[in-house]
Amino acid sequence: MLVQLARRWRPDSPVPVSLAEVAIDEALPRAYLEQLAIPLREAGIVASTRGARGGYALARDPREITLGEALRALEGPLAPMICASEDPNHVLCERLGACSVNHLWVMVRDAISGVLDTTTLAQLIPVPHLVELDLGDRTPVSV
Amino acid sequence: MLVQLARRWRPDSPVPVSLAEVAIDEALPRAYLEQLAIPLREAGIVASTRGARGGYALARDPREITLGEALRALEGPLAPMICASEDPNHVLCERLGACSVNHLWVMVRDAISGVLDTTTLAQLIPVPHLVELDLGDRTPVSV
DNA sequence: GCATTTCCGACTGAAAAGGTCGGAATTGAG
DNA sequence: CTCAATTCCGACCTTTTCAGTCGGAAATGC
Repeated sequence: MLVQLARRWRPDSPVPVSLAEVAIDEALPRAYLEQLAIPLREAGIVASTRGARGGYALARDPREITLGEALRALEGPLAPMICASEDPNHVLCERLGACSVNHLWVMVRDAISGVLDTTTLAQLIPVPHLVELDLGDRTPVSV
Repeated sequence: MLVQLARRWRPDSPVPVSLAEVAIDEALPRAYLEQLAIPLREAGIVASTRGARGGYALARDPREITLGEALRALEGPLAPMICASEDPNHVLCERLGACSVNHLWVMVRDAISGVLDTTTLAQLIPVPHLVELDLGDRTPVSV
């Protein structure tokens, strides 16, 4: 869904896209997308316009939205194991002192967030080999 | 459990440790450890001795057992998402052609296995500040 | 022979992931 | 003003996964 929005993103006019549309493009149930959209809006990743002709659009340039940010909005703090959550308040494992494995999970977690926090939405939008921009009757331009 | 076995590991005489013992040390149910032990044995990570006074011991030097290996034995091929499994036969997502997110998961997966495959069991066993080897009445040796 | 221990398959219970439903509130267009 | 499109929201449901249990058979040292 974010990929869809990113693809349709334009720096100037933020035309909202309805979830009904995205649902068709992505072959996913609309009701499900709704559920995802809400935390994304709360996190300031997408902006919503209510009512007829409304919908969602990215709130910012896709080059400034990392996938780590999006995932955290959708699924909470990254944590490969409960005992290695990013959330500093959530240290639930009472074994911690004796547990020598925790350190490993922290390293795994950091490896994951390393990738996620350096990849932006923009990097995910597929670049066509031959760009045929919808700009009238010009001939296709190879890029 | 592997940490326990690694800690007790000796290069020469592989004294087996019963799961009952490990269960106590680790405050985990014995029946559960049994379930873990079997795939570890099949993967050649631990060796078992049946019967009275039997038990498990590491099959190899803990410096040669990576955690990636152990985890794969326990949980199957690493895969942060179904569509990014290490198992080349398991490409289940029919969207793949259209899916630009798969590539991301592959990167995440590789980041994870990077950590896991370069960390060995030996690196997890806690090193006491002051080593008091059980070698009779010598004085403690600082290391 | 007996206590100890691995071996193994089937089973269970709780939690999470993924998805559904129904309806209220908002708003552009005719 | 009304209507259709759309977000918003909370409660619900279903399937799978995870973590652990159980009961008993087969080895093996003492």
